[in-house]
Amino acid sequence: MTSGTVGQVERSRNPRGQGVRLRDEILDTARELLGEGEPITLRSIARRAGFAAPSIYRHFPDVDSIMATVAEDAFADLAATLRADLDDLPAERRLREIAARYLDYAQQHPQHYALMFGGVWNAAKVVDEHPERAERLNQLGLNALAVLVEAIEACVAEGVSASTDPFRDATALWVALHGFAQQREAAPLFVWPEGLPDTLVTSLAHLGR
Amino acid sequence: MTSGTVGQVERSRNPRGQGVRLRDEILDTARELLGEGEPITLRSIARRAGFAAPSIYRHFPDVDSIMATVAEDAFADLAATLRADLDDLPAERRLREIAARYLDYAQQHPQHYALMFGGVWNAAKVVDEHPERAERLNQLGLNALAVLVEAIEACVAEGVSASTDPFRDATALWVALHGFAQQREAAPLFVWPEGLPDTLVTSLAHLGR
DNA sequence: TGTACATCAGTGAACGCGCGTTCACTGATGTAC
DNA sequence: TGTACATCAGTGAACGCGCGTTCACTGATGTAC
Repeated sequence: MTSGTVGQVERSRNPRGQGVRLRDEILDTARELLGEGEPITLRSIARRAGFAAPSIYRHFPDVDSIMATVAEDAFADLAATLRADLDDLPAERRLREIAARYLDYAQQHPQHYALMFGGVWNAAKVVDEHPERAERLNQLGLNALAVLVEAIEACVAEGVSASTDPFRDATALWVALHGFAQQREAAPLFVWPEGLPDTLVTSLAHLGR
Repeated sequence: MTSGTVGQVERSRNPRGQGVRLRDEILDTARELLGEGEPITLRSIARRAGFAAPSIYRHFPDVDSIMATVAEDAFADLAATLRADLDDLPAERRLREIAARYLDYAQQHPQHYALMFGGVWNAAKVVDEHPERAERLNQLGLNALAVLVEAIEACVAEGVSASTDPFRDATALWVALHGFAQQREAAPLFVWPEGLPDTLVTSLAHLGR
């Protein structure tokens, strides 16, 4: 320790050809600050990671493009979490497990969740200013939604769901789960009826009584 | 016009005893900026309304307390909109009308909607730092939710709903409507299945097929 | 093998900006005598 | 009725802060000859 500065880190320059390392460090630091609920600015990232603020420009044009990358990675994370180790379960349990994991993810990583699902940017502005970025995020969202669609299809195939339109029902279930996740965070004083998520799954995926 | 400054307004001082007028002007201006999606700061409010920034301190301790007041008024607005002129309708149509109005409100006033439903503040921080404010907002939310509860109860009374727990079902319907409203705004590229809101109402309020 | 040079990764100082906040103040208007 | 005074509503200048952004730079390391 050569200084008492808090939250600052000693670094040495990356060797030649390894300049991309700083890029990863920037992303990791952004994720870290996001997870702590700290403000994410060009300077706060540089401060936390222990390099000079202008260095960021070698790798990203602005903070939003850093956050977009973090959001894209988070979508991949979420989709992987939802898909992992489900193959052995019967369709209905699989669907309920996916819903539970979705809500868990939102609860465990509220800031990442908010970043993915619109609690951070003005979506219309992203569509205007970075259409390819907006399209990529939309695709990633669809990819996560597909997990629900497949699970409902499997329920239909196993005869436990009366769904006639799995995409529509998956969408309905998704907005409902999202609404619950978001309001559980935003309305902490509200007393939730027990088992609400299961009610949502049962009703919206048309599972038998 | 004595100056070419844009967005600035000529004012004369309020007469004695009418100091509260500035309070209303502050709130109106905050609502106006919010509706335009403009940043709301102490200075932006003062600039738009044409008075000196420090004048705000006579009426509000900080910007958050202004926004809290705006949010409380918006809740009252929303509840009134949901309740207006419903008495003649049969219960099921009334419920669907309420859902439609809720979604309309969210679409017409996205920033006000976001302010009410957690897209602006850190809720946990409000609970910590202004518990009475958090409690008031929670009550206002419950008051709006009550409209849905009553509508579902009426459906049960008229025999068109199989709900056995109107509060739980109203809550489920509310989170679903909220999720849809929020994602319609946040995911503008997503192509929504037609008639999704009606699906949500039918399934979650247990209306007959 | 030695040396000049190019490249690469990152720095440090400086800038202007809008912000919240403080302070002593101004000047119109109502009130007491 | 006239005048001194208190009060009230609001101001103007100034402050420090963190921010994004620019600029010319440094100094280690690989490469050509």
